[in-house]
Amino acid sequence: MAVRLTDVANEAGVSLATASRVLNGSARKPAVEISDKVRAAAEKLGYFPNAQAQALARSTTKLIGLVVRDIADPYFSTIARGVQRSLGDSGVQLLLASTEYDPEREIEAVQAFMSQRTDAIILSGSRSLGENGQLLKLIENYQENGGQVMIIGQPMTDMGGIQIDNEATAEHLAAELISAGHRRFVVLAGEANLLTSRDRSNGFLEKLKRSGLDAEEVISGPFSREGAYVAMSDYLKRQKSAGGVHRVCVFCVSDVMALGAIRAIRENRLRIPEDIAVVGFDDIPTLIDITPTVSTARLPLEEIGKWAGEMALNHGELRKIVVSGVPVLRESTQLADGQ
Amino acid sequence: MAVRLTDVANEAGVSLATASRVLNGSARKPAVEISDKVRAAAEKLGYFPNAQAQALARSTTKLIGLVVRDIADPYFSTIARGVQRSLGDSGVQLLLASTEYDPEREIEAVQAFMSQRTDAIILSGSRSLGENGQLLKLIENYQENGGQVMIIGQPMTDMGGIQIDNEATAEHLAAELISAGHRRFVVLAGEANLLTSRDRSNGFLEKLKRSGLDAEEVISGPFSREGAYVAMSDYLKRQKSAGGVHRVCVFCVSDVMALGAIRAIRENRLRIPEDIAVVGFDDIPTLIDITPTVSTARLPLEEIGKWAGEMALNHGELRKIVVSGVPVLRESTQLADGQ
DNA sequence: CTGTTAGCGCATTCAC
DNA sequence: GTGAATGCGCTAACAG
Repeated sequence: MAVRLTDVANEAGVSLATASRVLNGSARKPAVEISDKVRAAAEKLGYFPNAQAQALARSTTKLIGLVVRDIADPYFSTIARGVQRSLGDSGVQLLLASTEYDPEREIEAVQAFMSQRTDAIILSGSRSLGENGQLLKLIENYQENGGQVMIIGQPMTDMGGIQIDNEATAEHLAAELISAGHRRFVVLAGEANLLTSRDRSNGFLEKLKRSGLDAEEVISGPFSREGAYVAMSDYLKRQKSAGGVHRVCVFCVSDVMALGAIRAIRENRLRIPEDIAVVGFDDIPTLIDITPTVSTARLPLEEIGKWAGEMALNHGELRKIVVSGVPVLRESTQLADGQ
Repeated sequence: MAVRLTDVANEAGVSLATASRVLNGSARKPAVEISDKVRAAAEKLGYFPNAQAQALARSTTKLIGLVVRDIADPYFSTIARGVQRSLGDSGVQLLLASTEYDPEREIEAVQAFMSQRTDAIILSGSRSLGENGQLLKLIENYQENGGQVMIIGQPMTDMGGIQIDNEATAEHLAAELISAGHRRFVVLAGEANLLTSRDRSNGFLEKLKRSGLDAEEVISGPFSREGAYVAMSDYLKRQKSAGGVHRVCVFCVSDVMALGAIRAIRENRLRIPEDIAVVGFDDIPTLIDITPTVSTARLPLEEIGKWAGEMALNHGELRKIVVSGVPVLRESTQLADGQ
């Protein structure tokens, strides 16, 4: 249907091989005169190389796959932007898959990318890695066939990627809060079987313990805005019926959860930080518009995406980058008497 | 390198064709016994069909392309989520391109998708359509070769898509504000050469005029958070040096711009809505966490993405859907004396 | 129902 | 420097 290279070659009165060399680069350089003729023909006919045919012939697709949990979540969309930007004009195209928090779909996404013969797969926010042997086996298969895998967030031996030191960062965050004067903490810990979730709450709790403190409560629940909203609402209700809410600092293992918690707090007509302090984790761009400004641990999300993308491009050196977050205390954890 | 269908066929002791029929569906159904053997072989060898080879042989790629301006912008990421969801388990994969607000890159994106022989291209937030003949020519070429194009936002004859009735929606929004008691308006109009931008401000102004009102000021600038921030800051500075800020309602042609404006207002230590009222447009999900809650015109963004995706899947009937936004007045435009 | 064969569009050896 | 031929992995006629 579409214009083929053959058509261009005919139009220009040269061979297929020559046309190929002119249009799609090669070591051998055809004469300028011929090159011009070919290019003119391509232009005239409206030729666009068939990427699938090229991929088949070259056995490399210039395709990379990114799997996220939810592209509308600022955490993932910021990473996605970073990946996009890293691609620049490398000519590499990005295939996007959303798992919608479903391990099943995560596997399907990887399978689809394998079928597409993507040169690399960037896995962010994996849910099943580590628990699910199936995904791991899939990935091994992929790697054996020359595919590169970059994991964002999870520390995995044997693969490159951006490892986020959630535990140390959470500890650091706890330390800052303590030295800012906070003593009573509640932790919205997310899901215990999610590594990210677990590392963050563990790191935080660990630091508390080593400082002679103890969380008043550690509440598990879905690793989502809604989950945090429910958990927080529930917590407040319990507090109220137990005599009243006392001042605590609520650590949420993600900013998105912090937003859910904040909403619950607001609906209970409590003030932040006067009645309850809130801290998140990630520093998603969205925070910039929240009042009061929200304390968090800043992760260079866009950079992380960019690094992952660069690693995907550099078909060679698999590196492993370890990123630590930086505590950023803002209004949401400001103590009344503090400056 | 990877396992080929031939390998599977050999392993199972059947012909290539049979293996193909078993693994990748066909009208002809091989015997159950043979099917099982083939599937077992595929499983054992870790076979994944080569999508490029399939595409070449079938001359259909099961690929669709989505081009956005910035995937980290909630407007686009919400649409992207809708598109993703519409794909479900159709087996269609999504190729994503970000133009970064650059018409040049928009063209490159479409060209890349054409090379990938995507079955459809969804164009959202196009910048150059209508001004730039080059993109239009490209698209015609694509359509002639059987490609489907869905435009989101821009009203284009000859293509399917989701048309957003920006003008009527803006009029409606203005009407609501007027009947809520607002009389003095300032418009942050974005860029005059961006259709979306222009339609929204025109519709709004039109309604004011027909109500015997007139905007105090119409300020142009980049169609972005930053642009609105600068525009608003500048406006406030001028007001202050002219004797003081008087109460107005600021209409921003997008929520993202409204957020920028709000920031500028806050930095000037003015209160919303007491000193200045603010309205946006789109109802991006982000608004849910903003205080005060922000008035806007609600567009079903995720639905829009979903519809576009569905149209891309239904390789047949090109429809054109017209969507109108619904004014939603919230705290940011509440008048002191109002209820 | 199963196997053989001929392309799909292009890159790339290999001859010239 | 240029052209002819082979194969990338798979599907879809066509035979059997």
